Amino acid sequence: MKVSEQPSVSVKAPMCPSRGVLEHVTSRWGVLVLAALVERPYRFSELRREVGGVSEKMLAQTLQTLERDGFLLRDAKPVIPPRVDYSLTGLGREAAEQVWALARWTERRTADVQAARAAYDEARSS
Amino acid sequence: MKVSEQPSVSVKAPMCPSRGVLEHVTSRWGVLVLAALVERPYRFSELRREVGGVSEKMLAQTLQTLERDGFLLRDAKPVIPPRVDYSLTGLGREAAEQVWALARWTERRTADVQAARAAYDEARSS
DNA sequence: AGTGGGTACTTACGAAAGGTTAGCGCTCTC
DNA sequence: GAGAGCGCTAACCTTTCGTAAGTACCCACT
Repeated sequence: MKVSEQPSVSVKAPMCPSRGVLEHVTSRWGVLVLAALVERPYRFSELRREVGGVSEKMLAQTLQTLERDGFLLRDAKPVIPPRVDYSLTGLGREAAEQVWALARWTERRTADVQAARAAYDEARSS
Repeated sequence: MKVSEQPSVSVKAPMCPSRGVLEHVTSRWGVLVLAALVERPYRFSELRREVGGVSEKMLAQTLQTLERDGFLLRDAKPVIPPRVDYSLTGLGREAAEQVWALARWTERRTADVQAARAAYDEARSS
């Protein structure tokens, strides 16, 4: 069999580095941070207000992970009070636009999912 | 302000049900299960072999969640040995194709991410 | 002068999620 | 008749996550 048929990097393999990358992109807060930054750059506290429910700890952790992976740029300005801007890189924008589309799809289809859940639960209780 | 401008269902709101739906779709194993089922229906054990590294417990849990959300159909045939087929619904296919695209994108870009990590780590150590 | 608020984080601890191992009832193969 | 395969389920333990507080600095208000 040809090697070119199967990609050497596959998300299906447990030890493949692509698995970890996908987990960062699809992480609980990673998705929402990326989706928010599609619109425009944000400051730390702005982002915290925009992404409802995220703690400062988890936001900082998520931003560090995504920055390290090359998805976003951190621009810390040496002013008082501190000001740090976060924006997408080219790589980050490619990922962000996909998760943003997924988030929008989810919003549109949430009612259908809720109906499916109600049907599922009723079929079990009766 | 008009209600129609902002969707009543937004992933940005902490208590919105769409948040939960998105978390199911983007969950660690949910992504991989959906991506696998894009190709064709799978049996339980087939899926377990296809999605490398998933435990039986987590696979069963993930499948139940996705079934309840209306993303996939569970077809348990009353034969010995037990045979259970899982396939995508229409709703599930819409979601699955998006996460599949994201998974493929990740595989293609993993090398870039690894390069970014190396650059990030070096900038810190030196 | 002192109090409260805003900035971007970090640290410590309890709670929740996730993972590992084992078992179950049944059948077909060796 | 011993072992493997099937699709789960229950107990247990570890890793992750969220919550609350602390840090250091400055401005506005009282």
